[in-house]
Amino acid sequence: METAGSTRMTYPYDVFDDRCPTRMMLDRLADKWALLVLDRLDGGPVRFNRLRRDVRGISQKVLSQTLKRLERDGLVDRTVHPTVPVSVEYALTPLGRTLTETVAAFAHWAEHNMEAVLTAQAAYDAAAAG
Amino acid sequence: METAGSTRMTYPYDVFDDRCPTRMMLDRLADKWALLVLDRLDGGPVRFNRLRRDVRGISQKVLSQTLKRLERDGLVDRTVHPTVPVSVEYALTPLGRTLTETVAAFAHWAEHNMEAVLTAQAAYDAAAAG
DNA sequence: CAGCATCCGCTCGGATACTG
DNA sequence: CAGTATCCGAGCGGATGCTG
Repeated sequence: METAGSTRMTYPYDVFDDRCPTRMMLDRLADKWALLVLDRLDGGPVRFNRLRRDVRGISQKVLSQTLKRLERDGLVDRTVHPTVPVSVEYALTPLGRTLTETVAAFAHWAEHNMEAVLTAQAAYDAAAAG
Repeated sequence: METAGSTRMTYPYDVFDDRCPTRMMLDRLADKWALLVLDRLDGGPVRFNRLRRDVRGISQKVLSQTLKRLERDGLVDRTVHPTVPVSVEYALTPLGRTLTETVAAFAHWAEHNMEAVLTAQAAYDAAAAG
């Protein structure tokens, strides 16, 4: 409970305020790749190339960037195993684990309501055309 | 019903497959502005300029685009009131309402765990610098 | 009030090549 | 295997001006 350094008092965080740090956080989480990686890590530690293969469509560069950001944010833990060749495991931190339930909820929502969305899109497009 | 790990093969849809429609859906939802708009609409119907003011930092163009996409996806309903001048209300559809709980969970997570994230970032940066 | 049209900078992200 | 480095095209999104 240090008061020195970054003195942010019991200041009410608000995502609707564009100057609030939570807005930046939302920007980070509102990322397709980050969500997929977090969701994939929910099953347990995963190695880099395995992650690359499982999250289909992600490039090596973007996966690397995404993991680095998640690690910096304290959501993901990076462990290097000194084997030959080196293997690196990525896992959720306790903090990251507090988030995956919400992330999974998103993925499940998409999977469960895809039909309804596709139907709505078709209806919208038909109305616009006719 | 596999025993090891969490399996999710109940539905044909799979967000990890880049050719699956849900991937497109995730891409839509994984948008800062869309999430904020949906969260704001959770309180009830809101007019355009009110939305523009409340979701701080959003531009008129982006708000317009976002609302149109959400409407097309069947998540938001657009109602024009023939007053002078015209007023337009945006509200969640029943489908959209099934999503807001998850969206709100995201916002709340950010607001509750911001301190931890900022601390993690500071530690990461300090380690990188030293 | 609630938009659309246009210009354009800037970042995201894909492709490719190389390293420990 | 697990990355880093670089190039570069596409598009997101901000600023501005105009309309019913």
